[in-house]
Amino acid sequence: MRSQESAEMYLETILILQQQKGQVRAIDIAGTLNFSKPSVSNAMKLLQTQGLIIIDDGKLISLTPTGREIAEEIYERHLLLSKYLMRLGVSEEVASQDACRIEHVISRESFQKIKEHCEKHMN
Amino acid sequence: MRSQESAEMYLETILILQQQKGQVRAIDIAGTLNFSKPSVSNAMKLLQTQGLIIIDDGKLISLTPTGREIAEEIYERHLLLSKYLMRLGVSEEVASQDACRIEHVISRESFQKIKEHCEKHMN
DNA sequence: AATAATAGTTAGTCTCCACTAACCAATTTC
DNA sequence: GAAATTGGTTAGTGGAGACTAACTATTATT
Repeated sequence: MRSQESAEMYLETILILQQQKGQVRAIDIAGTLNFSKPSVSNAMKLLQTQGLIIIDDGKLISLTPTGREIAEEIYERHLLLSKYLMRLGVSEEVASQDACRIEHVISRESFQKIKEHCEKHMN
Repeated sequence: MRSQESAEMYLETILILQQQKGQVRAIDIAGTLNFSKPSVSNAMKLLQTQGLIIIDDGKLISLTPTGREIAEEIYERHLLLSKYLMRLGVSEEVASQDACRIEHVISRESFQKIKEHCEKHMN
């Protein structure tokens, strides 16, 4: 039951917004990702039925434990990958962009090895 | 006119098959990528109209200069990324798999920096 | 209270890119 | 030379995942 790339992106965005603003609604996600309201609305419906988020009566969105787990894994990848690229001399903007794409497709094994490499050589 | 990920994969596969067997036909591509014949047939039609491949009378497929350029860029990424991951301790299979995915989404800038890093530290 | 603005949903569309079923054409094989 | 195999194409389908247009519901403004 591997979660899709787009689901991962939504979950990660929810996590970041939650940290930044305390609460999250669909419109914030749309703004952040530059998606239309209906796109987000549909995605949220799906994530809810998958048990990855909860939408309360006031339409505030929060992560379930499972959803949070996925979001945090992806976010950790994002942070480490972009930091790694930046240390190689990649500009912040491009590093972040690339991290955004790579974080969804890299295997656990490869990420783990890159992480270990960073811990050994980049502190 | 950025070429799609799937186009890149086809072009790369054609390049590899060309090197391995000298000639390439649609059925070989289908076998390599585990796609159905019609999928490949459609893709080839498209690549041809985009001027990236040529299909001769005997249905042999070859890359145009533009197509070859793209194929080689992607293949270079594949080789370097998988080599890099393997040197970090990732298994050959996973490294190749991950390279396959990352090669299509990484920016030129980031790839260049990784390449420089490898040249400096991994020989 | 009437109106405007904000947030969300519904319904329908579009593109990408794979698929199956069925057919065609050219070789091989018996 | 009939039949089978091999390779390719045509036509139609399906899922992901974005979009617009138009609607609803709630809150703020005057």
